[in-house]
Amino acid sequence: MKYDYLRIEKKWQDIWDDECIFRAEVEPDKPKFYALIEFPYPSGNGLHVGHARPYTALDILSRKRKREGYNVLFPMGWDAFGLPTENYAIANKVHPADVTRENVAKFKSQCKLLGYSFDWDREINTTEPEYYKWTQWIFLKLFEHGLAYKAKMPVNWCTSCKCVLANEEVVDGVCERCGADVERREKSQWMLKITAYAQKLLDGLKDVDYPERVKLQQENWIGRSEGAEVDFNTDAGDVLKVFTTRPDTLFGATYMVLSPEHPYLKKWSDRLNNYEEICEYARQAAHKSDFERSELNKDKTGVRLDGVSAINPVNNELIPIYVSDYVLMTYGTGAIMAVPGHDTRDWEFAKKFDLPIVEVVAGGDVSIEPYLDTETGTMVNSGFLNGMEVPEAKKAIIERLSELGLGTPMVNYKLRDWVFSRQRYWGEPIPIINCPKCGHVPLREEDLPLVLPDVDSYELTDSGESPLSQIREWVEVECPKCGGPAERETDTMPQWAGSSWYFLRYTDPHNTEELASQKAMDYWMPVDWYNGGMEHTTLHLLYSRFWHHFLYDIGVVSTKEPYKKRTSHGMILGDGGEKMSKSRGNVINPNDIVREYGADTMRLYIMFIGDFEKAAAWSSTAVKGCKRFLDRIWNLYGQLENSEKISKANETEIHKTIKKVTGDIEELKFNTAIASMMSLLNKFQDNGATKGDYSILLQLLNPFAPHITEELWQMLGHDGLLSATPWPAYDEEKTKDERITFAIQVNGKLRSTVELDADSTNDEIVEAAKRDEKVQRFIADKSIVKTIVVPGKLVNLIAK
RNA sequence: GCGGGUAUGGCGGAAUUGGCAGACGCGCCAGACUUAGGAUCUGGUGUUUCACGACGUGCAGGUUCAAGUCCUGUUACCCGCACCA
Repeated sequence: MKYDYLRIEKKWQDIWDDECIFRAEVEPDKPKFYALIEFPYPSGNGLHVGHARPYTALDILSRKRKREGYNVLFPMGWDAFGLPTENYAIANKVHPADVTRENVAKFKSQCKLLGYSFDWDREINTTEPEYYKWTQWIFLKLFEHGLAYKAKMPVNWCTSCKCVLANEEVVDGVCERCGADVERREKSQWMLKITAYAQKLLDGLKDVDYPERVKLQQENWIGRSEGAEVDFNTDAGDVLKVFTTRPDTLFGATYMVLSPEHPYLKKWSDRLNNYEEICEYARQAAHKSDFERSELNKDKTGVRLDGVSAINPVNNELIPIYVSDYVLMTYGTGAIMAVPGHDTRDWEFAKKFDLPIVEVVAGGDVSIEPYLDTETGTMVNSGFLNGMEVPEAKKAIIERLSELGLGTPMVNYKLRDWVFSRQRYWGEPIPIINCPKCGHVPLREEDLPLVLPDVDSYELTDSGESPLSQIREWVEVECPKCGGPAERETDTMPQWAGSSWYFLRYTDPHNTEELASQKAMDYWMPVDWYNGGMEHTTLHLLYSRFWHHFLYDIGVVSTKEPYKKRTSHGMILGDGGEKMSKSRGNVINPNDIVREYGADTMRLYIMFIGDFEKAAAWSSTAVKGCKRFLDRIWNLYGQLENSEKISKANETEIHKTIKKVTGDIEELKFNTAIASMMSLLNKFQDNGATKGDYSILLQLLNPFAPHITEELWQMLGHDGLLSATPWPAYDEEKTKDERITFAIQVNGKLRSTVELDADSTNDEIVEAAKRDEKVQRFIADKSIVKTIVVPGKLVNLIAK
């Protein structure tokens, strides 16, 4: 009989569906396993092989865990709000909801084609009101707790599209879509105060099992720095605060710099003799995009404030103040004390403006270049700090500043608040009413969901407002508080919103009363294993952790961290090792592979392609190797010995393979797991195999290639589904060979091998080694001064 | 500039963490079956040498009986962040 993969795969997919074998229910006395993949954005291109890699990996893990007796939750859904759908809708004059429906259907059928064991009863979609009701509810909670606020923010403004862009949409300083210049504009935006959770998000990393590189990337993104806030009095009679990580270098602070957006510039306008010049500089700085401001950093620019100076608190020296765009308003206090002797940027600036450069940590020659190796070192030119080591000086100066009331220890973070507004249609409406009298008034909970209204045109408005602002009958409402005329917020939420809590909804997706029941969340949460792409490490992963910490703080969820373990897969590249893209024409569609080789081959190859965590290039020829493997499995069926027993000849290899596959799946080493099953098949072909031998191989291969193995399992005459049989166990004793081939080295070089009983004594091994013909040639005229025996491995004879 | 990572045959990649480098697969070579083969099966395949052997994990040193693995230095490439005080 021929291996008719298309017939077989359809047959078993229908059976799994009919028998609902992957449906998950709360079973309190069974250990649970919640496996999560990042739900996809259902784009018009359909599922591509890049999706198949992580989905197949966790499908394998889930199927295995299920057979090990775990109660497995492996759900799937759609992160369906977002720009591409909206743009497609604009271009083709269709409703984004219709586009979404079509794309979801396509994605779903593709997932089914690949035989994934998703529990489809728990399918969710972020664009459905039943779902986004709860996204809005969480927003209201954040608002209620002061973590959502509206603020004027500089935003990225595309001069051609006339709309606000997210940071991610600005690539190399230009608009990702149209290539036009992007400039900064002040705009009122909804913000989420993720900075309030900076320390918690940092601390939480200690309790989770994430790859080190993911933790490091999150730590760097949060960017905690310890230092001090120092007050500089000015001759204008007020106090200029700065943040510094190096208060010990205060004696070297020979000038100060304000960011062009610093409020003191305006405050001091009367005293500044060159206020016009300063304003002009600030205007130019504002016109520069972030990109320009950082790219064109070779040349430091700035203007001295003529009319105000600061007083260095440790030596009471009068020092000049400058404005320069190398100081950012968004970090620290927007003002710095400049220590040109020990900071590259300050040094460059001081050189250009001919400012004094003072060495305060001994070591370099600050007239030639800044001396930066100052984590340790001795203080000089620093008054009472002279002679102290750096760490000691840090303590001493903070103490002194505290006594003077001019400074306190301070921690700063690079993390900034989350810009939560989008002036777009296809997103969750923000459930706020703007009342001229009462300000921002939240919708009442019972008025949720605030349903996205239909609109005639999704085109953006000239003013950069959301298309929602065009629907006056939707916008104009009564204020829930005072009953007066008010307007709805017309901004929508970013795509990150729906994905920040979706894993909670999976635990109880049809609940109409709560985002999920306490019982369901208590049982299923936290997610045991979350796999996703490295590109989501700093945004999605951080955002969702933030929401979860918040939900924990208000008592909605019972764990601080949402994900116990996180792993990341590498990208799938095109045949030549380049990124797959339509323009290169190297995109592989999984449907084509399924049609030509079958889903089992597709699954097997995508796992065999290489190290799961690293990028891998697709190879059209290598796919065939996996098909060949399945063909050979299929063909072996006709040559089996009719015995249910495990054959003696294969027993050791079988136990070794069970051990290898069992362990490798848990470590995501799918490529070597498959290699070991290929080896076992080779063994079977050499030695012959019984039905018992063969059954074990089918059981191991089942999570990887679930369809063909079910079919062969049935052909063998077994009752019931293979997918429901227990995972095979191995006997450690039986993984050990009775005979072992020992390597024999002379002076560390391999000269021969000898096969001996595994329980041979060291003496016996050494004797056998010395007797070996080839070895004799190398030791004949020498005496052996030392022998080293590595049990079960090798002998090394040291001869002189 | 800062942070992280990678480097092994013609190719994708293995190597129980210091113990036979190149598992497994692709490709290639030879043979078998065949009217035919881009199907299948069998054998071979790191380089070099007629052979014994010698050499071989980006490069240069070192530690060790023994190094792809540990240490020091160095180069190239990839990813993330980037004037963060």
